[in-house]
Amino acid sequence: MISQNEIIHDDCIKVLKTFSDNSFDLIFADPPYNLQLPKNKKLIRADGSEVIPVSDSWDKFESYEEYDIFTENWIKECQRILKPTGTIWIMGMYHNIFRVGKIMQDLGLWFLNDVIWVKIDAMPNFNGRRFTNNHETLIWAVKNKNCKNYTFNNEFLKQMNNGLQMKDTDWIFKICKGRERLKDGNGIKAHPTQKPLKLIQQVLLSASRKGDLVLDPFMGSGTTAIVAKALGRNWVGIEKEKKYVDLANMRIKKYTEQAR
Amino acid sequence: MISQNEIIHDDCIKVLKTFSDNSFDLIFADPPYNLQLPKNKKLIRADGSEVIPVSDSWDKFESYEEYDIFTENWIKECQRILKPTGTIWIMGMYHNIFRVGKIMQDLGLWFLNDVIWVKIDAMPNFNGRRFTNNHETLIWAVKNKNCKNYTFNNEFLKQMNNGLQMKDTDWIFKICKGRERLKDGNGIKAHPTQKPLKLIQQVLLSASRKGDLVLDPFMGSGTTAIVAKALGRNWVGIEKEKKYVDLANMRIKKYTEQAR
DNA sequence: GCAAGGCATGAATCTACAT
DNA sequence: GATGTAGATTCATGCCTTG
Repeated sequence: MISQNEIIHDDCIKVLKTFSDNSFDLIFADPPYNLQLPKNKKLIRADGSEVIPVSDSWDKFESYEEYDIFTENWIKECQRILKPTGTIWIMGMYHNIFRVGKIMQDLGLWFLNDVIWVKIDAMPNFNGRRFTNNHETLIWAVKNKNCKNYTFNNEFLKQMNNGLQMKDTDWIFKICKGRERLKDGNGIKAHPTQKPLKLIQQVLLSASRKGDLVLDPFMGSGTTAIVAKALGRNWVGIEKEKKYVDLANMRIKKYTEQAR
Repeated sequence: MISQNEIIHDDCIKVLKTFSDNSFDLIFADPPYNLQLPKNKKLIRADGSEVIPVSDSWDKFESYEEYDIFTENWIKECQRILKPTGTIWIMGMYHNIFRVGKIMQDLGLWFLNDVIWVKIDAMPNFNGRRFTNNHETLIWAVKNKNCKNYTFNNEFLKQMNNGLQMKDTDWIFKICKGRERLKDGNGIKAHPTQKPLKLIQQVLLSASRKGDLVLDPFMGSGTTAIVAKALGRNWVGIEKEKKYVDLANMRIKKYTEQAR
């Protein structure tokens, strides 16, 4: 029996392995994506010469291979513990989402959509050498190709969208700023990638029901827990870093007191 | 010497191998998406009419592996023949773009943006079991991590965008329908996936200059050639299917006559 | 000639259930 | 699993016909 509505403070993959097959109705994951160039790949100049990295910090960076192994391991476990009627959502940006998506497909997860979170208030690109990064991608998938009767609250979504079917590009939300953004004692953001409540809310409203069990393997600041609680879903969170476990627990406690 | 402003009728990879290193200023590619349509299932509209799917043989692959091998081979050649100051654009949807993206990264191509073409007029999801597919993704990349002085017409783009820096989500264009869409003798679409002129125009205006040499390895209906010609870029197209070579040549000829 | 309304159509991994 | 069948489901646009 999985103990619900708690954050488990431990390594993600280790914890996932303890859960039974087909246990969760919805999995929402916002995995890390601190990627750099792979160590083992050579960088070749136009004239054919090899680029030798100058910095010693080179080796400190993760390689693509390491990232892929980590990614495959945690997603494989998520696939195993996802109910056939459940769905999994995985978020990312261009640094990592393509690797994540291919690994998902290779594991047999079956894509329903790739949803674009269009950000409001995103930071501009200062040096004017690229387009402003103004979105993140959410891949929405079922356990395998044959899973058909997954939860999708079409009627509800239509009502929320002036009677029209919602599109994969209709996800327009502000980034998490201002009062919603958690700060530490010095007024600095307490978590680097805190997600807006409305984004997670849209996920749970789209693809879960009251009483469903929701898993977030990378709990971070606890946004998924807050939203799940508010919407009457049960939840389980996993978080490796003690300081974020504490942060999220504080936040959940505060929310619970306010909600009384 | 590459013979310019012509379509080469042959296998893509075979032709790419004949080009010299560092030859092209911009490569735009709209490769097969490997759509996996349900077997023997028809998609019927409420009025009884049938949706004509993309069922051409060029989009059929035996497996993900086969698709990956094909993909790696043509992208590897494109990387080789791309100038260090050039950029490559590759389009796709959720069926294929994640595989394409991972393969690009593994080859050492360095991402600048993933741009979202938000479609106007896309087909709804008939069964109400998913979100409407309303976008395609364009990955924009340089030859490798060290390529810095690639062409990006930031000032021009800002002028086109009311003085604001253009975002990766500002690409909102109609799909290719109506008069722009090429038809065969029976009034049926002549190419299953003809792209809108304005989309390709945006690509060339963003990342190329007059006189640049542009390559499209999957020429199809010839949209890239038309736009390149209109904008004063030189171009090379590759197309495997004779009927599309003829279609595109007809279109280019007609355009040239009109432009006189 | 003009306005109103009908009709065609778009890269689609578009269902649920019984046998 | 694979196959067959009943049944539920969808939106904007542009072109063309009709009045």
